[in-house]
Parts: sequence; C-alpha cells; structure tokens
Amino acid sequence: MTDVTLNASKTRGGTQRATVADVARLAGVSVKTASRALSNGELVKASTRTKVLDAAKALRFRPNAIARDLRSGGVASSVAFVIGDLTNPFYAQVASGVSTATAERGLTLVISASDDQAAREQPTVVSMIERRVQALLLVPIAEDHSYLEGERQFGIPIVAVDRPLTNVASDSVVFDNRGGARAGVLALADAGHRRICFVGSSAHLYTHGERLAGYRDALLIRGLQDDPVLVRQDGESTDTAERAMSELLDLSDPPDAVFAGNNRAALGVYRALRAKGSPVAMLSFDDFELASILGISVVAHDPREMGRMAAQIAFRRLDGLEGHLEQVVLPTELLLRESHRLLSESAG
Amino acid sequence: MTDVTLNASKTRGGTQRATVADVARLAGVSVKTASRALSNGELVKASTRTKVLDAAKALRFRPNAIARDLRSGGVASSVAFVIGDLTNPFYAQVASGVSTATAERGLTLVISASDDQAAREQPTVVSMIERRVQALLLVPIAEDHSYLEGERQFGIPIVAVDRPLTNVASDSVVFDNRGGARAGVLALADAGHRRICFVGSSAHLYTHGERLAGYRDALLIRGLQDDPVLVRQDGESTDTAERAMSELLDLSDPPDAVFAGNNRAALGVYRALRAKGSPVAMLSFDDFELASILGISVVAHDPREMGRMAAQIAFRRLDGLEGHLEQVVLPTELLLRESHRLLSESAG
DNA sequence: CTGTTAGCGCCTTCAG
DNA sequence: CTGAAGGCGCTAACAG
Repeated sequence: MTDVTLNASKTRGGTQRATVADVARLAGVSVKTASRALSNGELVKASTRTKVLDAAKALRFRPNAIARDLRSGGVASSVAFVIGDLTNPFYAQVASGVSTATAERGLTLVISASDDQAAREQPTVVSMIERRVQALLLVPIAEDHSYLEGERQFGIPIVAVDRPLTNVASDSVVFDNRGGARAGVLALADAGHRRICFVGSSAHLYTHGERLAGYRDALLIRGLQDDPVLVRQDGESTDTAERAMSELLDLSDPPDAVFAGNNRAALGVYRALRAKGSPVAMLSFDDFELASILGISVVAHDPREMGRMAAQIAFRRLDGLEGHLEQVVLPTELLLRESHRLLSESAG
Repeated sequence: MTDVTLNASKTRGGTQRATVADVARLAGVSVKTASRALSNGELVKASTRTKVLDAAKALRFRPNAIARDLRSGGVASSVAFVIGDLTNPFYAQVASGVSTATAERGLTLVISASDDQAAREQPTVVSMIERRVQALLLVPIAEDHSYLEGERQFGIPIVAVDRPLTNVASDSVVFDNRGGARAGVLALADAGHRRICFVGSSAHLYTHGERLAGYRDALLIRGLQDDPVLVRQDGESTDTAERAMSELLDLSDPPDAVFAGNNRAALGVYRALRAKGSPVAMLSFDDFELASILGISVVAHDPREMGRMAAQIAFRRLDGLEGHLEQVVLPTELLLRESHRLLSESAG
C-alpha cells in the first residue's frame, strides 16, 4: 500500500490542502505524471489520467496558483484597477468593463480603492506592483505621478483611465470632455438661451477643466458673453452644487440655462431648480438613471467601454506592442430630451 | 568589487526586476541580512540597514509578494469578493464596504463578477480558491451551493452576503427583508390605503420571497385582503416592473398604493405612475439617490455596512473563532418622505 | 548581529 | 508515455 498520509497537521481547524505530490502518491505515479494529467492538453495514457483525476477528486485537490505564478516568471495572473471610489456609479461601471475584459483573458481582477485620498494612491500602486500584477489601470487622483516612471522600466503596462497622469507620459483613455461640453452648451444656446451658467466640481480636476473649456468654446462660437459670475466650481458633492445653483438663481440677473459639469452637480442643480420652481433650462455631462426619468438632456458616454478599452490597451502592450503611447479619446453623445428647452415643462 | 550584474535579460522591452539576492550583492551582505533589513522590525545593525535600503532603492527593488506568500504557508494576502454585477449600485456599495475593511487589515481585495450568470459562479469561486485567498465573500446566485462544503474543510472562511447559501450552512449577512417590507406596507396602510399592490423581481430570489412575506404580514395585521392579482413578480429589470405596474393600473379595480420590491422595481413603478398620472401612493425597498429627490418613501439600509460586516465575520474566523455559525441580520430603516401618502402631490 | 541551508508547490528541463 | 532533479524569490531554521 502506498503511504497516503497527507502533509497533515491542522491549521485553524482546517485540514491542510493536498499537493500534487499527495495526488501522485495516492495515484501511485510520479509527481510529474500527476502534474501532466492535471494540466489538460498534456500527453498521458488515458487510464493513468483517470487514476490521477480520481485521486485529485478524492483529496479535493486544488492547484496552488501562487506556486504556479511563482514558477512561471514570478508574474501573477492578475490585473490591478486602482480607483478612488467604488461607490460612484460611474467608476463602478468602468470597473465592470475592466472586469469583463480581464475575465475574457483569463486574468483575475484586483480592485483597490484609495477612498479618494490622494496620499494613498502611491502606496496602493506600489502594493499592486509587489503583487506582480501583469498590468496596472489607474484612475489618477494624486497630483504628481513621476513616481511611476521608475516602475514602468520593468515592463509593466500602465494605463491612465478617465484622466491623464501628471508629469509622466503614459497610455490613457479619456472621454472627449471638451467636445462633449461644447456640444451640450451649443444645444442650450440653440434652444434660445442667452445667459448660460456652468456648475462644475473642483477647479483642479482635469475633466472639469476640459469641460469648462468646452463651455467657453460654445459661448465664443455663439457670441455670448462669458460672465465669470456664471461659472461655479465649488466642489464634488451634490450639496455644494445645489447651493451654488441656488445662489445663481438669486442673482439680480439670473441665468436662463445651466450646464452641469457631472452627475453629482446635475443632481444638486436639479434640486435647486425644483426648490425654487425656476423656469431654467438645464443640460448635464454624464448620463444617469434619473436623467432619463426626469427628462434631463445630457452629454452621454460609455463608462463600461472606457474600462474595456483601458484593459485592451494594456493587453496589447502585454502582447508586445511597442510603438507610440496610445491616447484614446472616447466620443460622447448628445442626448436631447426635454430639459434643455425648459425644465419646468418636463418636471411635472 | 562585487559583481553587480542583475539576473539580466530583457523581457517585453522591460528590464528584469531586482531580487533580494541582487540587493544583497550590491550592499555586500548576505541574502538573509538583506531580507531582514528590508522587512522592518528585524534586528539589523543600523548602518547595515541603511546600506541595504540604499541598494534596494538604487535597484528599484520591490519585494515579490508571490514568493513571500508561497513561502509563508502558501496563502495569499488577499480576500475574494464574488459578485454577480458590479454595475448595480447596491453591490458596488457593498464592495466598497468590503474594500475598506480589507484595506484596514492590510489585505488585497480580489473582486470577481460572474455577470449574473449562475453557471459561472462555481468556476469563479474555484478560481479564487486556487489563488488561495484567505477568505471568500459571496453574493450567491447559483441554485445549489453544496459544492462549497468540500472547500470549507480546508479552513477557508466563507461568508454569504445579502442572501444565504442553499444546501449548505454558512456564516451570512442579510438585511431584515421581511421586517422592513412589513414596516413599509404598514406605513402605506396607515396612510389610509386599502388596495396595496406588490411589484417585485423574480420569484425565486430569497430577498424577494422575504419581502413578499413581509408584505403579506402587513396585510394580515391590518386585516386587508391579500388579492393575488395585486402581486407581480415579473423579473429584475425596471422595464418589466414598469409594464407590470402599468397593467395593474389598468385593472377595473386598480390599487391605490404600491410597494416596490427593490430599487429597480421602484424606478419602473415610478415611470408607470408618471406616465399615467395616476394618483397612487408608493413606497419601496432600497434607498437610492433619486428617491430623496423625488420624495419617494423607502425602506432604507446600509450596503457598505453589509460589506464591512461580512469582512469582519471572515476576519474573526481567521483569528480563530470557532463557535456557531454567524447569521447576522442587519436592520432596515423606514424613511417616510412624501410618496407613501400620494405620489402626485410630490411629483410636481 | 549575520551567514548558510533548505524548502514552500509547481512545472520545465532532461533522461529513460 | 513516464520519472528525477532543479529552481522561481523569499524567509524560517539553525548555526556562527
């Protein structure tokens, strides 16, 4: 009889897992034969394979991916997605796109959220690199990414998502923020509005800057005055946006239309308009579930596609593509519903 | 001079990473000393440590977590969260809670979405186990989880999230679905409504079943008739819910109030009511961004807390807690806004 | 305080 | 078709 004692000993109330050696012993073959039988596609006599597979099942054998990864070059079969906040539906959708793409390639997705704390970005990224992920997809929140220069030398593809990195060149995927905002504001102008205000988030955000530029493009194109009083950038939350909009409505010369810089701002703006019952038109960047219900016109885009695309770029690098940096700009789409004409008509 | 050639060779246009051996060589010490100096807390002469740290920095050394994990028991420093759909804001929030908890414990979070395909659950789970994650948090979607029995023997904590597992006992965290629904329907009844309908998702879902039971509890308590015509369970999407509600409104004896089984159903119901301008009261399970804006009364809960709690339970198991299974039921909270009285008054 | 040795679990040499 | 040895990068034992 072969000796079938596992590499026993108990840990945390659980029995130790079986290894290939255990399986081989039980099946009465060598370690390598067991290994071959277990990894499909290899040449093994059918009867031997069955014997091994039976032994594996009996021992509830599960190959150890850690050992396998170490063996094959010390590279993990996973991809990292580093993000500020999973709670924002926009990023959750991007993550979902990444998830689909990595799953298709047989890779595991490691998601790490830095809770929107810029200072936690670098430690998080470093931790992923220590895990030897194959690629790093990053929604940047730190102010400076020069620290990534040192990491890239070792061949790990890094793709910036939604915003470019600062102080270091990299592949990236962003939306056409400026063009989208321009189209949105033009639509408001074409609906007959003349005093169009802008309610966005914090001033230092790349996306915000681009959208503001698009807003100004449109004013210029239509020969409308660019009144600085009408530009508000009070922060990320819907509350600050609501307050900002409320104050704009209290101006002696209030706006007759508003462009909201993102989904958060849109909600705040909507609340303010609703509270005051003001007949002010609105249009916002970012599509969201409520927008269609409330008839809010928006500049829409495809967050899942953004995630998918970012993963694709990383995979191309893994597959050996050298060439220039890829800077993908994803299109936006203007969805005209009702609110760009007059909100009050549609909010009833 | 010490030989400082790295274990060179190029891969994918990237230089090979330095290993502890490389660092040791450059610092002129033994491998173990380098290892000690690099892992904090170990006893090394200060000057030696500096030398090693300098060498590490010069070589841009990053410890290989794969090798470390293999060495220390073959267990990864990560936790898996297996989920159907990241895109649903509810699950995204649960994931966020898990993320916070794992980060606090210095563990990495591996999120794997099975795209709501029941058949993909088991392969996904097995893949996580092969990665030797320390714990498995699972939002179950398969019909049968007896396959998990075999895995648990090896000491990996498994916690069911939002729904219990079928055919196998496990730790779990769920909401008080029945109690919450009961309270919600009672509120509708107390607002004077007599024909209260129920629009939920698919009949086979645990959460749905519990909420339906709570609905019936309330009808019984208030002595209202339980008319099967008023119970609809047409699927997960907001579209099916909208159609169902629409048909209910067309009844010769239509309902005067509706309890929506979840956030998706709530949106569909809201659309239907809005389209017909019907003066019907509503209240729904699940709080959501729009609900507060639209004045929809809801049975609210805390998804992030659910994620956090699930992780905590797993950690307690890792820390050696044996005892009974933990079956945590998280409370719900009734948020009465306007819609439970009469929707039309608040939708203006 | 520091160095040597061995081995985590797997798989790729190279022989038979 | 099968077997035996070696090593991926790191750290736990045991020396010195």
